[in-house]
Amino acid sequence: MARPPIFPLADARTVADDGDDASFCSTCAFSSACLAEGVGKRELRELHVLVDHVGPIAAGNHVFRKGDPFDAIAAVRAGTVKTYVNDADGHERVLGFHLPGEVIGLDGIDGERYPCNAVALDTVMLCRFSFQRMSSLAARLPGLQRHLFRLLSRGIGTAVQLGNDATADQRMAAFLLGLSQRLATRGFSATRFRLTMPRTDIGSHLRLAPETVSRVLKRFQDDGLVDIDRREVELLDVEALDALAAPVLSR
Amino acid sequence: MARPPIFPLADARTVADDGDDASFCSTCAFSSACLAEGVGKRELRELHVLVDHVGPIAAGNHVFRKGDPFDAIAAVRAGTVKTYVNDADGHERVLGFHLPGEVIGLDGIDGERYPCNAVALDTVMLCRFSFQRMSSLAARLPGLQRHLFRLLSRGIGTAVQLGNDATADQRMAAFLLGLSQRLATRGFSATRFRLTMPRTDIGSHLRLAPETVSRVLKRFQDDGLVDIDRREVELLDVEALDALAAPVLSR
DNA sequence: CGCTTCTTTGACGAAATTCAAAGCGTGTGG
DNA sequence: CCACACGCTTTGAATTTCGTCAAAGAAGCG
Repeated sequence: MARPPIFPLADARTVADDGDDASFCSTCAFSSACLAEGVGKRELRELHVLVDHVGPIAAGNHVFRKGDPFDAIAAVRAGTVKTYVNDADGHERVLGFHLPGEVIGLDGIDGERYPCNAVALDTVMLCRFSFQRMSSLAARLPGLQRHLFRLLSRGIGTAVQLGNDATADQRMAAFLLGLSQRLATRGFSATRFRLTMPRTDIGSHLRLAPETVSRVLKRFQDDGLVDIDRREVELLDVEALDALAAPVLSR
Repeated sequence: MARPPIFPLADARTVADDGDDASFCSTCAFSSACLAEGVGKRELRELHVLVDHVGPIAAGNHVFRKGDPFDAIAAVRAGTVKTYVNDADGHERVLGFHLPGEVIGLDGIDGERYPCNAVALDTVMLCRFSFQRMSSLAARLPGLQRHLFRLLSRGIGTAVQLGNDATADQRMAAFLLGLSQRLATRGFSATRFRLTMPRTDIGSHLRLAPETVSRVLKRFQDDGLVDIDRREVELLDVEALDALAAPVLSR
């Protein structure tokens, strides 16, 4: 499990980009999002030539590790990436689960090193962007610059969300709904999905013991809010979950 | 207490910038930081002409409110700004205390509205930057763009910090040390300083009841870690505090 | 000086962690 | 194909930390 990370491409299996099919990277989230920001299709091609398509990365392999020199950000194309840190006692703290369309590595810009570890939870495909080259391009493409500012700003918002005080039930409800919504945005079912991470990771992410995760999910099940079999989830009563999660979201 | 916010300058007492003294805004954190990023002095002047010097803002007045249209970020020049949100139950949650040299408003870029409230805890002076104009400038000044990316990235990092799991003692130690370090960076004493916020706010920030804040501080005092009189703090045993705070910081 | 706001203190209670142990699935090797 | 081992999950009981409630004390302010 101490294999080297995939970044910085020293040992990566990289799929070269054809560069001539703009829709090829549509799941990168950059293409569509940048179009929405007013980046023209011609300019979009400029962005695509600086993309490395990375993967597949098997579950358990690291994309990057805390302390690695920062040189790129990446959009998840398929699979789930978990970011985490270890505190001084060695306890793992999960910062986030990153689904297709989401971007990882932004927090590494400041310190020029990645401040956390990123590991694949299942088979992962990535689009890797040299940050230096993307910055240069952003200076010429206002839409791209705007998109990057937005992504970073959003990153603050999502990080802030995690700091909330709330009961175990409320945090869990918010977690399930958050997953649901993010999956729905990417075209997956909003009500049936698979938890790609173990209970331990969910707990670490929500500041709960894994036992508590198990108990809360059981109670949700008993109360008819969800149907859970192992890692398969079906949301049965979104209304009730919403009501539970309400205090987590700011007014 | 329902007075209108200072932004967007509708009602603000704004001090016009002379524009001809680059050192005038040295405490904005932008000047020195941007110089470090390779922005030349001539270019720096371009940045200064788009600065509004705002203030003084009296304690209790809002700089902006959640939902206000986002159009500017601001660097604190003097005083302390508290950012906070109210959850669905009306409970206040303090996101941060912003000291001189620190920047507020970055989290508003994404949604085009400020996602939180910002209020002065004491007499506050600000440098206000039109974000639109700063973005345009950033396209021409790579150093400025880099600085903005860094600021945003750092914002993610500090927000992530708050999500930590830790005991009340550990969080409080980390909070005191964090304040100490940030004040020291700005030239203030690292060991003696004033808490500009009530216990309630500290608690809300650290996810603790104000009573717990009081008890923890008392214990720190009894154990000789700090000397606290009302809101005046002296750190007596930084080593011990560091040891306490260790699990909060990622390894 | 009297009000308000903030802070401290104590007693109690609740939510979640910890500890311990038993199920359950999956994959592997005999 | 089955048995076994390993990791993950569930469950129960005891413990602990912190929040809640109540009230008194202190400081600042008009």
